[in-house]
Amino acid sequence: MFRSRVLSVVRRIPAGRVATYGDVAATAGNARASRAVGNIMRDCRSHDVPCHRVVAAGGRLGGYGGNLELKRGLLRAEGVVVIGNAIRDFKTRRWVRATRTRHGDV
DNA sequence: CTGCTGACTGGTA
DNA sequence: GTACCAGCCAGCA
Repeated sequence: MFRSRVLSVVRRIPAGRVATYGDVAATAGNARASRAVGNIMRDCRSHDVPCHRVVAAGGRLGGYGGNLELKRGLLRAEGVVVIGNAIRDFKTRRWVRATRTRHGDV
């Protein structure tokens, strides 16, 4: 199920790092399912999945069920510099699947 | 099966 | 920079 796969991907996002819905969708199997991913995230209230580490493209926070400030706080707490509704150095903060990166992703 | 929804994305104005 | 539009996808009624 796409949903389970998405949750797995999000779960693999290391703290202090963020991934876009598109990246998650791509890792899940469909790079175009970014929208569906967001839809799934909406239903993901489990703390097993750091949905707050999932952001929109361009480094924008995206949304968080209305508690966007909470998402911002969590990200900042993990070391992510958030400015307004965007992430500072997003390109360097962006996490991309570490399926085969046993070198340690920076 | 058809239609609607939405934490998306990229493009255009 | 912001605002609007069209495309694309999974989930649900």
